[in-house]
Amino acid sequence: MDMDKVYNSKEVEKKWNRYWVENKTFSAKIDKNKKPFTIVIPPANVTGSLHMGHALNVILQDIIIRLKKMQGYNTLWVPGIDHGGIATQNVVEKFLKKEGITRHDLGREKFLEKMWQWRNETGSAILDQLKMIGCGLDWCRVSFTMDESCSKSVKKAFIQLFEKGFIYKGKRLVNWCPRCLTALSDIEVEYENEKSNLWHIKYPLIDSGSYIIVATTRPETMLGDTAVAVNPDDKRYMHLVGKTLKLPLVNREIKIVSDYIVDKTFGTGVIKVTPAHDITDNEIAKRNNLEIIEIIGINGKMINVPAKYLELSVEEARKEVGKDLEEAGFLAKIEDYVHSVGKCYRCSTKVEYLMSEQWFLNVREMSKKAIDAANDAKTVFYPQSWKRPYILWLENLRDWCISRQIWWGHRIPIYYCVDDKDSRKNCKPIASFDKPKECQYCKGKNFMQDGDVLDTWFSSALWPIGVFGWGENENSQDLKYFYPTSVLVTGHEIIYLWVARMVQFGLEFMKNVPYKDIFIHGIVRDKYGKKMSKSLGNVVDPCDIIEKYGTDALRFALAQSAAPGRDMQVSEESFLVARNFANKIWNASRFILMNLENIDKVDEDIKPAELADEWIITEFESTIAKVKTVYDSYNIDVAAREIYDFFWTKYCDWYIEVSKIRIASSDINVKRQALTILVYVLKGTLQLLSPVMPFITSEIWQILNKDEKIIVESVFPKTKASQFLESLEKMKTVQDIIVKIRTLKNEMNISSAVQIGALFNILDELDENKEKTVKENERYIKQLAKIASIQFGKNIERPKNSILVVADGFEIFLHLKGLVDIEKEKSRLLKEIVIAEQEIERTVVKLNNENFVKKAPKVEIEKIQTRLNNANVKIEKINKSLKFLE
RNA sequence: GGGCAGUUAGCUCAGUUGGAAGAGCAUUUCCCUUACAAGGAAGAGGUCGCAGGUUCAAGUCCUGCACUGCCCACCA
Repeated sequence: MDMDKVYNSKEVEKKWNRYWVENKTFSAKIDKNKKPFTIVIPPANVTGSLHMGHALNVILQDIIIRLKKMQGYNTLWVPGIDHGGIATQNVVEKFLKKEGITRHDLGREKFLEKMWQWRNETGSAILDQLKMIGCGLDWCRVSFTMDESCSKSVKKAFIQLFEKGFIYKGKRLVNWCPRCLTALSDIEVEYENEKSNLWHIKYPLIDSGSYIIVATTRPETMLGDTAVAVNPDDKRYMHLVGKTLKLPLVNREIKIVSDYIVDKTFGTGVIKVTPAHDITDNEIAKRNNLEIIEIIGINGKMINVPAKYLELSVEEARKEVGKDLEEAGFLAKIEDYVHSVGKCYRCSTKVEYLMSEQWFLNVREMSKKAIDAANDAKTVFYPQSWKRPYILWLENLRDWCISRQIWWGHRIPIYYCVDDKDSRKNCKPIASFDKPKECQYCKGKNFMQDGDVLDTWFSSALWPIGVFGWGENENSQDLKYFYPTSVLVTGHEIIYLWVARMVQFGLEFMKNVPYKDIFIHGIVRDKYGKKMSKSLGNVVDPCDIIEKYGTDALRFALAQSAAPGRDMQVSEESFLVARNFANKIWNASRFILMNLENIDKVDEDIKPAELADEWIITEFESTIAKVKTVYDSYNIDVAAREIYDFFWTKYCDWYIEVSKIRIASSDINVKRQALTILVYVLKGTLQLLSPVMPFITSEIWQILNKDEKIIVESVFPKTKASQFLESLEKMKTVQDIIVKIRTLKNEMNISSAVQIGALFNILDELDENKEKTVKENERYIKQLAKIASIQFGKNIERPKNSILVVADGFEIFLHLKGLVDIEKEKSRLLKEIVIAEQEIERTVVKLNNENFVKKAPKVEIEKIQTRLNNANVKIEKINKSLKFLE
């Protein structure tokens, strides 16, 4: 078998991607004998193409799915895409704009045709990218939030909520995007700090020469003021409550009212009340029965205002009003001021509050249940620090504005009877799957469907039940078997927008949470810690990384830094490191496979023949245990690092190196025994790593096993207690000697390849076990420290032309061919003495501390005592050597 | 204003129940040794954000503060 010297990711990835899809490796069928493990993918927006955030998100899910599959679960990972409401409509509208047409030119029907056409042409690009990453999704179950099944779920949910009285229509103050021309829910508004001004405006009192000053960031809204409010406890203004003001520029007479919401300490302690365009003001208006005058229209232009301001944009009106106030002498002063401004999360246009008739969902009861679910640990956040923000948000939730004045989306399943022309019969709107046959009030036969569509998040909230066909059959087998799902993997930016709502709907419609665990991962940032964004130009395209370093490298790099809940900084370097790791695995495997060629078969049984065998088995077992634990708690980053460390620094650096002699042995039995363990640990490591790096591990696994099962269907290594715990300590002793000799050779500029003889003087305090260990394993020392011959003895004088290494229990003299550079050796030894003296100082301080000796555990004291003794012995030996040199 | 994270080597980050500060990258020296130079061996580099406290012992536990980032809020 030929393996390239460098791992070629491209061919391997192509091969396995095709294999998994063609063989339906990840397609799941109901199997009552197996426990299900289900994940429903956060559906990517149809407009989206794969970015690093997606890559991280799906890689983590894939790792979990592959792991659980190996652990024997019947795994299902459902793929899908989201129609993406406003965002998607915006994209298509932009294309139309290039052709010089608006959606209104086309009309609803034609426009929707365009939308669907667009969706069908571009909508599955992202799914292909998921395949490229190796995602073990069940490709037979691709869902779309606007397909038949999901649409039925949406209608069903709406009707149920409507009939329960949770959904109602009303004219209320809503967030309005003047560009998208639609209402938005509270969380679809993003706040940003912006430099602005605070205008102090004089409002003159009627029948008096004096005035009252209000401070505002939005002078143009004064045109819609219907009162001025002060705090009822504010001594400065108490006496003015009830008095009348003349509103400048408009000359409307407005009252001064009092309301506890007014903060005495802010600005002048007086606020102008514009009930039609501000939440606080609206509340004040309700409490004080104030008139509501709408002055901003749906396109963000002024209405119901004096002619000179009519049809001005808000910004223009602000300028004009400011200028006019100043000219008329109503402006007291303008201060610089920073405040946060709400913007549309889809187009960043400044959002206005305005009065509008919309559909709302009363969420009080549902959010209460969602809170209980978190408190009762029916859903658990990883990391749990997100539990509190989740609960707080739900506790303070206002009714959800669910209607949108766009066309792309689920049209609200409400029908109005149009036969009751003079409204005498008082026909009420009817919620229905299809157009009703007859009006239950007037027996009319003609209906008109509500023109609005639902917030895209309404259908998203139904995703975990919609994909299993809840809308068609709420008792479907799939739903029974796969719901509730096992874990939701997502970023924290949509905890409120999506996660909390899925929990609410899951509890409402299924009487059960949609998932047990919620795994929140961080955001991928650039190497300076900045968020990746197109405008900053710091976006790293995962496809480029795959092209350059391979998918496994991309996966490992992201997994390795994906600590739950924490943002991560990635740079080229992280992918390079991961790529190098892949190459290391490739070459270690290549080495073993090369040597396997002359062997018919490795043994069935794992029989350790020497110390290193016991040691690597023990280290491997503890790695399995640790990796399993951290995988299960979603600490995938720790698992990745743990495997990396084990494989590279233990398996490759020590075990393969130490095994080379046996591998090269002419005795076929010796060779087979060593390779048996090498293969056993290699295979196990590949399994541990397989969820993270599925391509390279699959490829090597297949070459190793020929006709056995593919690695994703193999059984994840089980944890077991080690029988060779003492091998750890023994190996440490040998390693310590090897490293010390290597260091010395390096310091003395002796090429590491030069073989030299060594004389081990066994010191009196060395215990027998240790002596035995070193003697039994002198081969390791010879081999790895490049020592030609070792002699052991006691009370040996330092030979001429040698240099000294003091290890625990040994004085090691290395024979030099030439003369020892006495000065160099001396200064080296003196340095070592200084280090040993510092050690003595540290330990003596501790041992002289009465409280330490009295209170610290025995083991600890013994440890310190040993350190002290070792340092003393070391100094003694070095001093003797120094004398000898003279 | 409230809340949540974070602060450890030049950079990115680990650090278990408190018991001699760790890795990768970068850097220095040596090595193309028949798995791997995308590699190997070794070195240098740290007042663990600051100030107190608990303890025989604190990067680790407690309190306060500073800085950074994020989330929430009725910032007129």
